[in-house]
Amino acid sequence: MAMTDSDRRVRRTRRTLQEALTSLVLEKSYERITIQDVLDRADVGRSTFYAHFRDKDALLLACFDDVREELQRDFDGAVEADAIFLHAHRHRRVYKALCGRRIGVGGSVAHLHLKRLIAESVRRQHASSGSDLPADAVAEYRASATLGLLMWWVDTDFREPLERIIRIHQRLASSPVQATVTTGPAAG
Amino acid sequence: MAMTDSDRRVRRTRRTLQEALTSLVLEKSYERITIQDVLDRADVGRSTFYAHFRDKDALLLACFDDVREELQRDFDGAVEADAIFLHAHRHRRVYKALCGRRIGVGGSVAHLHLKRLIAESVRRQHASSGSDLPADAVAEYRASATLGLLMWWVDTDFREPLERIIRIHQRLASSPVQATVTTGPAAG
DNA sequence: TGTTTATTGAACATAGTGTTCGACAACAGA
DNA sequence: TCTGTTGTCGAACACTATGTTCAATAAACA
Repeated sequence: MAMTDSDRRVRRTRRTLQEALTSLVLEKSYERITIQDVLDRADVGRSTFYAHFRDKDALLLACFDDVREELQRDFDGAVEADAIFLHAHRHRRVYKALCGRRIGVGGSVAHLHLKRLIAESVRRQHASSGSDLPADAVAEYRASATLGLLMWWVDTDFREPLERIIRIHQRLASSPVQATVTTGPAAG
Repeated sequence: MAMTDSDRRVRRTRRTLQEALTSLVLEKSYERITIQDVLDRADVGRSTFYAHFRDKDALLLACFDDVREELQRDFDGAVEADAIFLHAHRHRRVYKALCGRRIGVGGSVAHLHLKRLIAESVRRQHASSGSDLPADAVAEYRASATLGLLMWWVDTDFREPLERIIRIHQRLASSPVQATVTTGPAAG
C-alpha cells in the first residue's frame, strides 16, 4: 500500500510497465492492447500490475504524466499556444506513441488532457481581449484547431521543421488562410 | 445472407438495435456499453446481432449512416462549412447521442467521420485560394476547429440558437477574435 | 545483518465475445 | 390462403480478458 518511489523495485516496475505500453502503442492501436499484452512485454506479474494501476488508462496517464507536468509549467509561463509545438518536438517519441492516430478513433486520454491544457492557455489569452463571444466556445474552437494541427504534425512524423509548423500555426491562428490579404479594409 | 430491407423482420431488428445503442449512449459512455447491453435493451438474440453487424462499431456507424448520407449531400452542395451546424441542429438527438463527450475520451467513430467530411469541405474552399500553406495542415486545422465548436455546442445542449452559433463560427473562422479589426492593412 | 515489503505465479470467479445449429415463426409471393 | 423461404430464437460452446486472492520468494532498505 505504501509503494513509495523511494523503493527501487517500485520505480523499476512502473518504468517497465510504462515503457511496455509506450512501445506497444507504436505497434497497434491502444484499444486493442490488452493488459495481458503489457504484462507479457514487460514481463511483470499480473498482480503486480494491479498493485500500481487501476486499469489500462491509469497506466497511459502515468506514461504521460512527467511530460504533462513539464508542459503545464511551460504553459503557465508562456502566453502563446506555440509552446506546445516546442514541447511536442522535444518529446517526439512520447507524442508519437500517445497522441497519434494510432490511439483510438480520433481521440485518446492524452488527447483530452492536451486539449484541456491548450484551452486554458487560450482562455487566458482571450480574457484580455474583451470579445463578446462566449469564452468557452472560443477556447474550444482554438484549442481544437491547434490540437488538430499538432496531431497532423505528429501523424506526418514531424516532417515540417519546428520553425515552419510554428509559423504555419501563427498564420492560421491569427488570420484567414489568405493571410494578411483581406477582401476589404475592415468593412463594418 | 440476403438480408434485404424488403423483409419487415430485417428492418425491425436493425431499427431496434440502433435505437437500443442510441439510447444507451445517452446513459453511459460508448466504450462501456457491451453488445450484451444492446441485446438486453433491444431484446434481440445474440446470433441475430452478428447476422447484421460485425461488431459494436458497425452498429454505431449504421446509426449514423442515414444522417451521414444526408450531410454528405448537403456538403457537396454548399461551399460553406456552416452546413454542418444546420444539420446538427436538425438532428439534435442523434448528434447528442453519437458525437458528444459521452462517447469515448474525446473522440469517436462518428467524430472521425465528421471531421473527414468537414476537412473535405475545407479543402475545396482552400483549393481556390492559392495559399502557400500545406493544404492538409490547413484542412486539419480548420476542420478540427469547426468540429470542436460543434462538439461544444452539442455538449452544451444547443444552448446557443442556431443563428448565433453560425455567426460565432463565421467570426472565429474568418478572423482573429478581435474580429474584423486587423493590425495593419495587408503588409507585404 | 535482520526486517520489511514488493513481486511472483498460480488459481479463481466473473464477464464478454463470436460462432454454431436445430426448432420455430414471420415473411413474400403466388 | 397456401407454400417455400428465411430471419429469429435460444441455448450451448470455446475462447479471451479482467480483476482478485494468497502463500512463497526475492529484493531492497536501514
